[in-house]
Amino acid sequence: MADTAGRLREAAGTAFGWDELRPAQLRAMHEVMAGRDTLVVMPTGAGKSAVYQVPALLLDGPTVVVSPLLALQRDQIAGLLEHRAPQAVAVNSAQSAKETEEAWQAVRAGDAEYLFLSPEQLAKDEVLERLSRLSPALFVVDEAQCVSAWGHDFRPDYLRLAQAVRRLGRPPLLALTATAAPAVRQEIVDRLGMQEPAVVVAGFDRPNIALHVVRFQDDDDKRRAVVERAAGEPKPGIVYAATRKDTERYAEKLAGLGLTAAAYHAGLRSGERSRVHDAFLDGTLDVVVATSAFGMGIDKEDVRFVLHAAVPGSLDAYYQEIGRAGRDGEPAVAVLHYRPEDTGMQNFFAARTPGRETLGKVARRLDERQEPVELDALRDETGLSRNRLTAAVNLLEEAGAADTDDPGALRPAPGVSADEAVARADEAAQTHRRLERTRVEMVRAYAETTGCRRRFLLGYFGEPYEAPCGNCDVCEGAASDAFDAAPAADAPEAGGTERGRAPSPFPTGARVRHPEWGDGTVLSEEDDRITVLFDTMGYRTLSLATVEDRDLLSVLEPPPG
DNA sequence: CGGAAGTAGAGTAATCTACTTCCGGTGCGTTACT
Repeated sequence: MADTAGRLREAAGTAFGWDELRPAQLRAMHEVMAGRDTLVVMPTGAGKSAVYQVPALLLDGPTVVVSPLLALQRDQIAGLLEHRAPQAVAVNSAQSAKETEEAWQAVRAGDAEYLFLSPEQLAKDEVLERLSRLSPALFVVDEAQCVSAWGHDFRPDYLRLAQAVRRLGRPPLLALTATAAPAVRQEIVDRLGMQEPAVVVAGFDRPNIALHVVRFQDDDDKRRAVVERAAGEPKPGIVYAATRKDTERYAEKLAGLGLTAAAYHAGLRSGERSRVHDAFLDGTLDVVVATSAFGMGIDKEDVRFVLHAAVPGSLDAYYQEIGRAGRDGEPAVAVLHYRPEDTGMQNFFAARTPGRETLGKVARRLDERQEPVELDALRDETGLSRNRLTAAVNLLEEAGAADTDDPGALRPAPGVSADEAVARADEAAQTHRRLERTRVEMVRAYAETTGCRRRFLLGYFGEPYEAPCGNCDVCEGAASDAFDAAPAADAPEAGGTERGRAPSPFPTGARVRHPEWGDGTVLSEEDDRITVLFDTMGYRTLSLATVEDRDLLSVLEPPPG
């Protein structure tokens, strides 16, 4: 053990020039060195990448790194190049066939230690075959929240990584993410097929980010407030809007006020995107107004505000986005401009899973064929797009109506008719949609909470927090109310009731059972209610009075630790 | 689900209203064409 620590420290020093490794980094590296599957949840800037970069030097065989964006892969490779670390290469569609061959050759010869790939690459037989011959020593999934956020519809190959890993001879897995609530962590573990993983979670709280929510009835009022706020706050900052059109409208408005502002979204030409990206990083832009396309890989220290002109689709996305503020530790502010109607669009997005018709096409075709089918062939035969087909196949597999054999061909589950397969897969799709909707409801609950916002957010991420934080609009309001009311000698000080409370019968993190909704995990406790994530029903907020009256919840397990 | 844009009807002037339709976010890879 001590020997491993010594070797890790030495490798970190010689190859990267890092004199010290933080305890959480070291803990995670130990698990990786021991060959254990490991999930690391660590804020950006805490040295997450080091957790694979250093052990890779000591392990016998190349390290495969799955990364969602080609731009991120380039950044990572460039970063490694700056050190005296071994070579890093990538295989993807943005490079020439010659470059790709050279990359494979470098890994084969042992010159390159790190190989970066998108999940889509790992869906290709040829890539898997070449890779398995190289016997990778470690399989890393960077930005692992993508498994949960994108795997169900947008980039369904994320849900097929477990099969890729199996076909590579099941090297140890390491999943890295900055933001993941307990439910998302569990989903990452399940979907990647991690076995008895070690979980290393660093603290979530970012006390220097002030948390504010401003509520609006009228859309025009809200728009005006967003512009005024962006104009008034210290720069630089980011404004997140829900649509591409809105990013351009806001950017134009801000430019009209004399600010240097630019819109950023996926509809821009790539040249324009990188221009905005670079200008923001080198400080020549005051404000970027963006859709959710902006941010992954942005590591800028001095972002002073992150405003949301509309609600995001989940608190996971929200926390990730506001986490781009105040990385230097100086005061920063996150303001959610909340209109209940704005959740409509997020609910619309949440409903995008394959329907019965698509599932039926795939299930019937599968049923007609008597032998295992490759996905490529199935795509030609059903006429479905690659993504839709893959998403449908994922659902059929999840529902136990089909499975993939080791050469990578799909076959129907024995004894399951096509109709039965569709019914089961559709059920799985509905469960997923329900869960996505409850995620949107959690954003609503955050916006409407009457308690400390930080406590609510951290509770959602499974981190108990003693309110009040003193740095959110609710806590500040409570403090000024107490002041306004000219406290009498016997008045409790602000927050006094919180601290003096009796311990809840349903503490955060406890496993509970509800007669109708089944088993779940307590996510947060407020004064008079608790929020529970039920395994199949999603998030629910329950009044403590009702729960106690009707004896609705029983505790199955106390919180861990 | 909500908002924007488009259409039809009313009814006689160029607009108003009521209704319908369509759109909305994330990126990889492949391919056809300069």
